[in-house]
Parts: sequence; C-alpha cells; structure tokens
Amino acid sequence: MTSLAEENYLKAIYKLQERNGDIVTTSALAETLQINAASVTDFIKKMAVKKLISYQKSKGVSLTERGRLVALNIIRKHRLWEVWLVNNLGFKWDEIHEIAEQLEHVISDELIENLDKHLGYPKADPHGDLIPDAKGRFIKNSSKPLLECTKGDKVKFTGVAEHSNSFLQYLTKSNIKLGDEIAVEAIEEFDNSFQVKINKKERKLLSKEVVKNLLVVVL
Amino acid sequence: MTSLAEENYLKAIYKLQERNGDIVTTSALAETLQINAASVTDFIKKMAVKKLISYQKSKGVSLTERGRLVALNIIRKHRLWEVWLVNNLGFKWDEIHEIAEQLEHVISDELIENLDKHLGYPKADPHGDLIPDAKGRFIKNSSKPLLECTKGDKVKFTGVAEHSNSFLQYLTKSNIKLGDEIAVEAIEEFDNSFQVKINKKERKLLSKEVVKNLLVVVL
DNA sequence: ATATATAATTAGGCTGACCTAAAATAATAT
DNA sequence: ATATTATTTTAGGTCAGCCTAATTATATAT
Repeated sequence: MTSLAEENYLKAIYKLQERNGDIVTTSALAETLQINAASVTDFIKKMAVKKLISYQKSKGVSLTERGRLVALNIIRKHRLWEVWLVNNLGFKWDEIHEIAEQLEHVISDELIENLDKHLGYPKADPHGDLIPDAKGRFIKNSSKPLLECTKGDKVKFTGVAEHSNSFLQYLTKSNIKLGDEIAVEAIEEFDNSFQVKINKKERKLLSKEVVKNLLVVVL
Repeated sequence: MTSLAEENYLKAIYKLQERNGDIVTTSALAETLQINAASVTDFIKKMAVKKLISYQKSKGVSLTERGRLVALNIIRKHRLWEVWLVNNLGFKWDEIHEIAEQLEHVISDELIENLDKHLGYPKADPHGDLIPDAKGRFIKNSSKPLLECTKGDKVKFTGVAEHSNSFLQYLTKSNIKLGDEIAVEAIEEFDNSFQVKINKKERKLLSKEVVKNLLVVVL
C-alpha cells in the first residue's frame, strides 16, 4: 500500500522527470511539493527502501518501474476525475485541479473502471492531457507547441503546456477552446508573436508566451 | 478545519446518539471505530477543547451544535456519493459503503452542491436513508419497521434499519427492492414471521429478523 | 586551485493519531 | 456494604511526516 504522501511524491517525481529529464533533485522535489528539503531527503530514503524510486545520495532520484506505474495510476485517476468534473458536473477547466487532487487518492479499482466506462473511455482530460489506461500506457498524439509551427500551417488546438489558472482563464476569455482550428497567418519575427485565425473566423494576435504553451497537431 | 479522524469520530458519535440516546460512551466509540479506548479518551478530550463535542469525564460525550452540523455534512456527502455510485456508476447497494467512506471526506462545497444538482436533489440514498440539506436539515418521512404493522396493512418499502451486506444481499436475492409495495396477508403469532405479497404478485414469508429491519410507510 | 555559493544530508525535535500497561473510577453481584 | 468485574483514564511509548539548525558535499567563480 502507498500512503497519500507517497502518492504525492511519486506524482511529483513523475512530472519532474517528464520536464527535466531522468534525475530529479531533492530541491526540485522540495520546491514542487512545498516541503522542506531535509524532510524530502528523509522521505525519499524510505521510498527507496520500498523500491518505489531509486536514489543516489546527493545526486537525486528517479522512479523504478513499480513507482512509475503507481504514479501513472494516480495521474489516470486525476485526469478521469477532471473529465467528470467538467463534463458531468459543469465545472470550468480552471476550477477542477484542487478537487481532482483529492479525488485521485480514493482507492477502488472498480470505481475507476466504472468511472472510465461512464465517461466513455476518454483519451484526454479537459486540458488535453492524455489519460493512461489501467496498465499505465497511453496513446501518444503528435502534438507540439504552436510556436514550432510556421506561416500557413493549419492546426488543431489539443492541449496546454501550462496549467496555471491565469493561462486557462486567458484562453477562456479569448474564446480559445480545445478542438479549435488555428491557422497561422503571420509570424512577427521581432517578438515571435503569431497572427492567427481561429475556426476560420476570428483573427487574433498571440504572444510568444501564449503560442509556446498552446499544444497543437498539424491538420 | 476538521481532520479525517475528527470527521470519523463525529460521524460515529452522531450515529451512536441516534440509536442509543444522547450520551455516547468511550467504549461504544472505541468499538465502532475499532480504536483502543485509551486512544479514544485522548482524542475526545481534544475534540471537547475544539467545542465539537461536550465531554464529561468518565461519563461520555455528546455532540455540540457545531459538531452535529459537521457530522450531518459528512453524512450528507456520504449519501449523495452513494446515490451517484448506484444511479450513475452502476454499483449495487451492497458495494458502495467503503467507497463512499472515502469520498465523503473530499472537501469542496461547490462540488457537493453541483453533485446534488446533478443527481436531481435526491431525498434519500440507495438504502432509503434521508439526505440532509446543506444546512443539516432533513425532511423526515413517517417510516417504521414492518414488524409494527398489522394484518391487512398495505405499505411501501422505503428503507432498511440494518445495513450489513448480508442483509442487503438477502433482499436482492429475494427480489425485494426499495419502493416495492408490501401487503401484509398474515402474521404468525408464534415466531412473528410475516406472510406478505410483494407488488401484488409474489407471495413471500419473511422472518421476524427481516421484518424488524424493513422500514415502510403505510399507504 | 582555492574561495564562495548552492544543494543535500544529518541530528535532533515536534505533532497527530494511534498503542500497551497500570491505575482509578463506576457498575454489579453477593 | 464489600468484593468483583467492567469501564475509563493516566502515563509512557511508537510511527509517519513534517520542521530547524548545523554539517557535509557539490558546483561555480576567480
């Protein structure tokens, strides 16, 4: 059995590995979990004994296969709950994170399978993040930041690389939604801002900071 | 803020008060929570300081108004989740207790209000237990054990006084469901067994132990 | 290469929620 | 009323998961 604290550590390590490579430092973990580095050192030593992570003193940690599967299971639950909160309970995509953080720790395989079925086996959560299956596998899509696109590209907006409420709310108020078609009409060389057309209708100017965080697949 | 442990204590005290009167003994609490009596003494002293319960040394505890409201809120959440598990996720009424025990501790008033709305503001859970509103009030119905009925009575089955899986499963396999009409055709004086007709069709013999735990309203 | 800064670890402590064993209190039986 | 039994409380201890302060190890700059 894994405790709530362990689950949160595993999830954090998983996400840090995704972004910053294989080895996660004590300080990075301490920062994301908002826990003192000394406490983190303590805790990761115990998790290493349980074979959830591998730990090299003073260097950092990485997930073992077992730890990775536990982490992916938590992520699976988190994302399924997020789908439910938005699709069934009427929450907005910027209102669900904290609630899903709690729901993800509820333990019942049957519950999650029934929830998955109830939701129609969704492949992604309301932010476009892919949902792993019960065995920790996901069907990757070929999304990339809009920033990497060039003039003339027609793409579909499929996810965000930044999950802050301020970014999500910016998109909402700009009326940019998951699934929208984005056509790149021009790119301003000086500041990397993008002139785009959304769903063949609205013309918009998006800053580099924005296009960096919009994930799209080329149509 | 109330911790998980506090919530469980409050819920247990509430239920013990319901059945056994105003004052709840340390040992009764220890028994239902499966916690050592010494630990219970410890804990209730702290809860008394927080004004969640009133405690008289060596006599027992009872809920304060504040404690009662917290308890009712947990019960509200538990029962709403149970409705969801049965109505939306396809669980049977004997499969939901442990899951709801976890879900009831998720904290978000907005979540619960949205869930309540989503479920259509149900008045009772899948066992017929009434669901208090957000302010801890419930609309009482006039149910009583079938045992108290007499020959010739026509009643509606609205709840159970016993929540064990074995009893719930007995009812399921006997094809007796919430909402069924029960007509009392005869009562065997010797053992208090009831000869009944369910939904004007099936004739059944119910033992005293069973009729004691079937809650009904007279039609 | 040495000094300095940054990061990680160790040592020692704390709190919440439990435990056992012993002592005190209350209830029950003779 | 006293002895016995049952219940409750007190005293002291454990463990998980955090903390601060001090120490050690690693990375960076001159």
